[in-house]
Amino acid sequence: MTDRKVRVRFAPSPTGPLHMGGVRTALFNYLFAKKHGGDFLLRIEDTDQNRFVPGAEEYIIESLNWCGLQFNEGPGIGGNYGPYRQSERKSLYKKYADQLLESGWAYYAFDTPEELEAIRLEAEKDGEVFSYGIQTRGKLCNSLTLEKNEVEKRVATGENFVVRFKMPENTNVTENDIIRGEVTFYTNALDDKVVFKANGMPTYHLANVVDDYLMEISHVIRGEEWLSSMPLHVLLYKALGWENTKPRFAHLPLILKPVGKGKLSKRDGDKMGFPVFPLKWEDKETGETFHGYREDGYFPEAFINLLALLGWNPGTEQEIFSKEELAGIFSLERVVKSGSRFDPEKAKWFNKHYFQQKTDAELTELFKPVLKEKQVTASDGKVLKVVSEVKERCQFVAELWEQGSFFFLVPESYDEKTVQKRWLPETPGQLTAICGVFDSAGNWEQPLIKEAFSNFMNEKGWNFGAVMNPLRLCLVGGNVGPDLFKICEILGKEETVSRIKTAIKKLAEF
RNA sequence: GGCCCGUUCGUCUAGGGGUUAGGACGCCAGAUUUUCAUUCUGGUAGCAGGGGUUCGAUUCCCCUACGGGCUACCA
Repeated sequence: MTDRKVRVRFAPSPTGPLHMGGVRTALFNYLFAKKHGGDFLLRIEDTDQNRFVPGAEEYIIESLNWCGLQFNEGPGIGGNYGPYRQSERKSLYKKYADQLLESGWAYYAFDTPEELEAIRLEAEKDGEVFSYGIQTRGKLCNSLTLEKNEVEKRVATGENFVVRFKMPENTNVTENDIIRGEVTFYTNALDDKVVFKANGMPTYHLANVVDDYLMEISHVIRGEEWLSSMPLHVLLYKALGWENTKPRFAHLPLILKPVGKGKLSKRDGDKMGFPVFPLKWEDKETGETFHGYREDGYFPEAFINLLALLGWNPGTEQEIFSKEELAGIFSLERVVKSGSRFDPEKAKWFNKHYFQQKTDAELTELFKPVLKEKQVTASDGKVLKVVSEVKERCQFVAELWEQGSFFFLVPESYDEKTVQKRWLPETPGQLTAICGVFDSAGNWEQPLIKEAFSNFMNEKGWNFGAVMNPLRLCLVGGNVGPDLFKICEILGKEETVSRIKTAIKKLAEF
């Protein structure tokens, strides 16, 4: 089985937007496939039409594309094992349910959902939990308890029935999970899961096993929430006679909330100010919108990098990886067993790294749309200079504006604290004198401006800090920003002098 | 409740019978920057608890606690 071609699948259900845990599952599948020269497929598990959400499948595909997790087979692109939507494979499953029925691995059950619900409620009253299985199936309405011809009659007359897997008694099911090692389940504690529903659709369990078999999946890499159904799936392979091509299983740890209890959920993001979805998502029913990494300014390479390190590590101290690098060294054996809390701060750090990695020209291109949105017009040359000056203090493209808007906009107000501290009675006079120095300056370049300024200051014997701080205030509106003379240079001589004069005028009114 | 999985700094993690328990994020401090930020340097902080096994357990075993998942004609 080890010499089988590696074929893995990401099999989401289109019940809403894919969240970052799902993206990580897709990523690990993708990396595993790439590492072993295998195939990575996308399969849409839409056996429950009640939970179908329009747009969800498109969202999943767009998310995968944004992350660069290209699949080799799947909806839209096809492949030799299609179709890749379970709803389009509906006709395939019945014969396998029948096969289970014939071989005695499954039975018909006629209990209605209402009847079962009533039994459940009754059990609950006694502080017990009802389970349709070994202990109870003999007392319920199914082909195990009914006369044979009664069963045939019910099936023939089209009475609603369901097919349940007949869990074998007193059996230990042991399976070697790649991440967790040997895991053993005792069948008496398991229930008889429905494998085929009354509406003619298989449940997840049957569809999943049948499709993995038919699509020649070699490794099932999925979230830990599926670990409990591993024995059912293992038994299904056995019952269907597919043990020889049974895939290996790997159950990934879950991603947990940054604080508090439980796994990361839809709403955690907005509460704490970070996205839990790759892309922005609008819930058509409630009108709620959820943030996406893409729209929040994260680079896909950063997103992939942070996801990869959440629950996996290379065993070295390296933390920055490209997708290609990851594909070269990824291994399921190095996936951790415990759930990981997601840390939004570290996510920002990753983005900062990739942000700093970009060239000034690249960032300029990314910044231009922001400028346009702010209705600012400026030459590419100036934008490039601004980017070059402020990039080192940013983590996101949007921050270029926060850090550099004063290059394009005259300050509307002046930071009060700085005014109080730095705007002294002699300040206007000194700054007026500096304007004179600037006016007569020759080449308007940072070193020369600084030189002219310094010479004048020394001549006058003025304190540098006492003049530079108010000067910065005039140009920026506060006490932040890059090198003061670089700001002067980028602003240009006229604009610099003009801003100083404007500030003197405005602050005199105080 | 039952079954299954897990537990190393606040967080992500390395390690694994004898280590000064390593790194990263965060935080704090110093240096540089006549501003702020960056950058650099340094620091803070951890093996859940109890029993074994052993010359020696953070590492192996058991128990407890805690955390997580599953327990639908959902996936």
